[in-house]
Amino acid sequence: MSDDMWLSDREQRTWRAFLDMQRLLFGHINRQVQREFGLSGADFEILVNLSESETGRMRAFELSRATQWEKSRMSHQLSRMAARGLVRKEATTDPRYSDIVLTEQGRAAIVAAAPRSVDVVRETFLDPIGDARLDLFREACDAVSAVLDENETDCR
Amino acid sequence: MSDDMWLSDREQRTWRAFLDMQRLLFGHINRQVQREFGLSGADFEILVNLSESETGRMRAFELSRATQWEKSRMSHQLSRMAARGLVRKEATTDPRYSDIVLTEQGRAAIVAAAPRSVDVVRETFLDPIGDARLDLFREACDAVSAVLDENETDCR
DNA sequence: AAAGATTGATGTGTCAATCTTA
DNA sequence: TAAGATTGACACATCAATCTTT
Repeated sequence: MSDDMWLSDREQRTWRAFLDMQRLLFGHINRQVQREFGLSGADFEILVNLSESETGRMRAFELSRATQWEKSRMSHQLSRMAARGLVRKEATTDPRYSDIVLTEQGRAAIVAAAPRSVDVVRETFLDPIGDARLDLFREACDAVSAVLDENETDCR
Repeated sequence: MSDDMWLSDREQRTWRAFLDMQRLLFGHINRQVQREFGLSGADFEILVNLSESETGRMRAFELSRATQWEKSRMSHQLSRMAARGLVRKEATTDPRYSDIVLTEQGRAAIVAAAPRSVDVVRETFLDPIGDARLDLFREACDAVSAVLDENETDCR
């Protein structure tokens, strides 16, 4: 492969730094929460959303909107979680929609796991980035997302 | 859930911005390379490493070291790629090790996909971050990785 | 036709167990 | 025992196809 097919040194270093960080960070967080609380990142995200709603009850498509997940991914995930007793599916008056209800077991799991998860995010992500870099880092992330959002809406 | 279990607004915004960026970016890149060249991100990473070696031939554990993947993940991935003709496994004089060889088809795939992939990384990641933020962004990533590296070595 | 949801197939990633050879 | 590698089981993610109701 000729060299000009690739990124410059500075570009390359930034891209690699981001990829490595990404891999280490999510590896660490997922391992931590899985080992200590038996929850995957996907479980965690669903439980957080449900626990933040007043009633502990949301429609599946509300969860899809909140998480930005595809509907099939949501369906599979909720089936697995229901099988494990973390959530319960309930029929509603409108047969098109299903209600997803946080079970006592699900609530207990998220209450147990949340404080530790917050600590991990602080210790391994927010603190290392540091106060001085925090806003600029966020702005960089937002700039990337903005380009991709534009791109997505173009495709539709 | 009481509020003090969670992050502050500023922390929360940064963490969410990072998560959203992450999801959009890899979703976009993977879709792009998959659709245009039939390669997953995992395929791509293996092919890049092999194509960068002089001989187009590496031992599996060298690939594991280069990518930082677990050996079982590497084994599964290489089996799938071998089944698709992108790489070939060859026995060596030392029966403990296996050689992974880039096939002509594998080389053709990475040569075809690389330029476009570089463009996508530039357009959707490096350019939006921008020259002024690039070094600081990289330093932030490195700072996060440093904490996690320390943490990992502590565990061993 | 469109929206909400499910399913099956396939590819991906992790863990634990196993095998072989040094 | 330890390193390199494989395997099987399971969870996760995506795509295409399907179903029901509006």
